[in-house]
Amino acid sequence: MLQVVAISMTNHQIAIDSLKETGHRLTPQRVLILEAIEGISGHVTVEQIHQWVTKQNPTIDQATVYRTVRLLSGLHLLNEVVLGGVSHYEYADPVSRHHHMACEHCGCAIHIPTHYLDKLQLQLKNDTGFEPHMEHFTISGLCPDCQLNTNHSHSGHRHVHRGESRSPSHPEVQLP
Amino acid sequence: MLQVVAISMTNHQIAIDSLKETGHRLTPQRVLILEAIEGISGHVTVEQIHQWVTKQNPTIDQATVYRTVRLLSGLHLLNEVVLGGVSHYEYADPVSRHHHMACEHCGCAIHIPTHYLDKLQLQLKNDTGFEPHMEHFTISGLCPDCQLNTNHSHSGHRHVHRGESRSPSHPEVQLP
DNA sequence: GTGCATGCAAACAGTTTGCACAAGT
DNA sequence: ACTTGTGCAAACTGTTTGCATGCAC
Repeated sequence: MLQVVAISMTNHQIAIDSLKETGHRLTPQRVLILEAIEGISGHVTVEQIHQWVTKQNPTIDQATVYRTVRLLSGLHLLNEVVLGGVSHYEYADPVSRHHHMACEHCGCAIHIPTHYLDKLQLQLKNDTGFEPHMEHFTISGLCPDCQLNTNHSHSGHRHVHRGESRSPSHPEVQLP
Repeated sequence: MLQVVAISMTNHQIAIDSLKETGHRLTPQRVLILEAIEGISGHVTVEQIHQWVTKQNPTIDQATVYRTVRLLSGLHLLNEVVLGGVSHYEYADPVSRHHHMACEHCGCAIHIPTHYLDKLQLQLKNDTGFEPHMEHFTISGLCPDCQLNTNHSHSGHRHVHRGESRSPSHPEVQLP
């Protein structure tokens, strides 16, 4: 009788298998990029990935990273989350699905459990016929800290501008 | 006794008043831009606004449009809605508040009444302390038409690429 | 060996900005 | 007059692409 063993595989190992299964080539660049996305916690930008992989192999080009994350998103191995105009990527691990709420001011983001949006998703689908893709879904707002710091000087809504790319003060908080 | 008369003002008239009240100058360019945003229905891009105003005054620069929509957003006279990576603007008329759901494939967008998100907004605020800004809020997905046309060739999620800027087949549908 | 993947550089779109001049108050 | 707003052009960021070479299969 066959024994099914639950082996805990890392996300990048799963992704490597998927790549091969779908007939794509397993290059050292791709492996490094996959490891980078796992190594850096949270949702990462192409630039962050590039900096990480560059430490291992300084010749890897940013274009390769762009092409790779695009490929991986297409294979549903990564989710793309756009925060403040820049694409961020994270493993599309189905067991840890969540949504995002990002602070417009400091750029920090928290995870929101899927159940918060389940009814909404169903409602929208029923009422509109639209098929909402909640994976690519981010609510913007102000985090508690920034609410205090910006209540007065509130001149305009688009706080996270191009290139500001601020490092969040409390990057990843988990909800109950 | 004073009589309060409800005069129906157009959005751009209101905006003109707000500009003066906040000490900004009323230039012909700004007036034209305000009229354009009202003249073109739905959420409009800077390029659309520029094309419109150019017909009245061919010397108006795109930079002026950018500066103006930024100013107006800052004064909460416009809402900024980012669809497929490009900023769209619409009057922040409080009586017609709504949210958006945009099709990733064809770029069309429908309006979603605010009540769909009221409970979610409250819930999130209570549970996380985040102050969600639902005005800047768009759910992406697939419209009914594109669900039929893309069920098979579903290779990747980011369908609306830079520069594609497709014209929606059914741009603005109103929900019950 | 064949064809996909990479590195490099150049292009691209959307957006922002520095500066001299124009124009609203 | 004083200052803000404009037009123009140039810069900038994130991203895509064409092409010759390199490497996984």
